[in-house]
Amino acid sequence: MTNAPKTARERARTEITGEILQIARQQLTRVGPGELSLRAVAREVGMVSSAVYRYFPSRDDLLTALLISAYDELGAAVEAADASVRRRDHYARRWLLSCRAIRAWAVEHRGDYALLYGSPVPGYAAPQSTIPAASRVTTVLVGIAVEAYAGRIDDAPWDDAVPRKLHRTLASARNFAAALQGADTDPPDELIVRTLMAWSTVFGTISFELFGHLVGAIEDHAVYFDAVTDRLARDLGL
Amino acid sequence: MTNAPKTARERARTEITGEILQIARQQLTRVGPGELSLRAVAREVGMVSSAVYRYFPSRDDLLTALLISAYDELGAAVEAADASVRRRDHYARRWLLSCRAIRAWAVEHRGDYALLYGSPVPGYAAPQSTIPAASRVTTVLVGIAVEAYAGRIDDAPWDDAVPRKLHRTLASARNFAAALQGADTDPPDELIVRTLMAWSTVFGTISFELFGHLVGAIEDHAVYFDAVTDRLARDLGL
DNA sequence: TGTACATCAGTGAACGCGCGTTCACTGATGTAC
DNA sequence: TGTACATCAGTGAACGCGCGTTCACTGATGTAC
Repeated sequence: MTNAPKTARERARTEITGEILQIARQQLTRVGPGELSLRAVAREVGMVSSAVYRYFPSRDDLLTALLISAYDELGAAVEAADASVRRRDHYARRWLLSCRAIRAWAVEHRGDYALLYGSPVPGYAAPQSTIPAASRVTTVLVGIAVEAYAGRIDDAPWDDAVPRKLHRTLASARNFAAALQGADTDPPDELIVRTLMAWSTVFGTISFELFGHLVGAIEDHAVYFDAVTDRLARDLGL
Repeated sequence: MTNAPKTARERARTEITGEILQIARQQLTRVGPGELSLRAVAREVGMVSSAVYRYFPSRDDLLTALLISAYDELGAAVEAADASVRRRDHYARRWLLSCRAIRAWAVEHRGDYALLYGSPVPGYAAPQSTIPAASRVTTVLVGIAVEAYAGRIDDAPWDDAVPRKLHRTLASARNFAAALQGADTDPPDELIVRTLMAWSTVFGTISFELFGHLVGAIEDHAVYFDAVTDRLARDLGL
């Protein structure tokens, strides 16, 4: 949007805005988003609580900025992981590294992860402005599946006989995938369902790990997670 | 545990305990578990806030009771759905109905679902006493997969060549499944992984729906959910 | 380059609020004789 | 069946606390001439 800041004031402003966000995100490790306290953040930044209102007009705006900032960080990490694979047609490898990047970020930023993918904050509805940042991860994952399909369109394993009701309810998802593919024909419904499933499984597995539902079932979460993504890649025909 | 209450006092006690729990669970629809307020619950029950301490020694104990009560309700619903299938060898049908029961309960009890499967409450660690209630759903789902395997052990599609690391990390899960199966041989690792995955996918899908991550992607959540469980059943060899 | 004014970051006090938990109490219910 | 005492549910006041937000203010930074 705006270019590099010029005046000292502007430089200070962006710096302190970032500092507030950073400390707020630290607090989210110790406290749920619903209990996030403006006063506590201000205290830790070293300013009086009312001063925060110079940067965020309300607690909800701070929450929105936090969402965007966290989504963007996660999105960037996953994009980097995907891009790190040299040969673009190594779909399974791209999938594995991207999924690992999601989990690594989640484990490193539990508070942020809970903010993004845990229970919604009661009384707070995320505004439209969070959508672009939120879509970045999805775009990478769906992109891999769809590119792989486009690359092997001849011997794709997808039987496209899907009930009409299901076909209809997938419309938006299909459009999203088609836009990423850039081909003339829509990606098959079966691929769409399988991609949505894989996406849900990745986040379901991470949520189960971080929210404590695998305690007493799985020892080494990294090993198990790799096994999961591996099978998902196979299910997606990567 | 204890039998039917006798004295008027005892009857009143269990009744009011239930009322407190019920109203607390209602509150969880409007407010996250971290913000659950003892005083607000007391107000709605129609008693003074300190009176609640006759029933629950602290807010955390109330939370624990809520967890158990919700887990038990969900568990009972899923057990009933599974039991409603007459022919015990209709594994795919049992799976579908059980999964539907989970989703139906979750949609009907969003607050409770977020309590059980959403972000953990910061500063609160669920005690051991919640485990039996929490295990009921898992027991049903794993039970179906494992019984199906035991019934078709000859032509089971499971290739058991799994890396040693993975084999080791699945130990507890394998024991859990083996106990349900009641056979001499352990269930194969591939079945264990696939069952854990399916379990995570079911809850991942429901969480995505209820926490707003499928907005703009899926229209009819029930139709989509059925499609997911259908494919999971196939993946499990049901 | 120097001055006059405008902008804006941060202060500190104040508002009204709801929270969890404690405590001494009242009065109803239950129990032992 | 009747009485004396013990148990316990519920009251109401009080504790110390942290919260989000507002407001008039001070003093530093930026801008126009």
